Amino acid sequence: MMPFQEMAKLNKLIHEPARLAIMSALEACSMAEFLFLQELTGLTKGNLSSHLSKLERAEYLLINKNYIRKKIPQTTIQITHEGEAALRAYWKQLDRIREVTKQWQKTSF
Amino acid sequence: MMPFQEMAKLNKLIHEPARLAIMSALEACSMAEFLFLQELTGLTKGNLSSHLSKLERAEYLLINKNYIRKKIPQTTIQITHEGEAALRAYWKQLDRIREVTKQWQKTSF
DNA sequence: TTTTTCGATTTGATTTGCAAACTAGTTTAA
DNA sequence: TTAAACTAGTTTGCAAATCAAATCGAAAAA
Repeated sequence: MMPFQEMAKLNKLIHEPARLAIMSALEACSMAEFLFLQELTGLTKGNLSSHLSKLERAEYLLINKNYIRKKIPQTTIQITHEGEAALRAYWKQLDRIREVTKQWQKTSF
Repeated sequence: MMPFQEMAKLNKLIHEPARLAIMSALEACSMAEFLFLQELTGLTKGNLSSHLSKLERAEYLLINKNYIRKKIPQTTIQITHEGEAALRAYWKQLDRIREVTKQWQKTSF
């Protein structure tokens, strides 16, 4: 397939900037609390919450709601193996597309 | 700024997959006809048309409507210097963020 | 003449992404 | 003790974005 066609069809669940940031942060941390993740990404709580839900639905993340002294909620988030694999695959695909694009430029005219 | 915060704030005009494909194709071609660009990117005419309009509004592209024998429309599209600069800046920023993210992983825990 | 094709643009439905409003509980202050 | 303010997150409402289908104006074919 033409590299530009592949580019136009990138995995949007991961490609979206806020979610790419979340996934990258979680890959580095392997586990993080909600508020820490908010600090890392600079997202509002609302947006962080809804992006996390989407990633959870895709089984890229595992979200765990704990309560400190049974009272204060504390949510911890982990990236799953599937999530890590998807992130790696995303970068790999992007790199490959860029490489092919360069080649294409030289050989096709 | 934290790399993840930068990631969450990438230039969305260029970041969108369809437009990234268009911009990349045009950087390789420097000039292309509408239908050729459609073939390269695999987009429908409708989507190609509307994405081109957005990129034109941002002055990343120059769109020229010619008529063959005064009748058949033939639209040619060129990337502007501003567009090329924006695309280069986009990749550069993305590469930098990825690099910093790797560093961050090693040094912050 | 009508019908189909060609090169696009516009329209309309759906989906997103964001911020503001809200929830459920806790701590502080009066 | 009761109200105000804070904490940790979720839900809601809506503008903007995306995508495919419908449309457009002209030309060629039947």
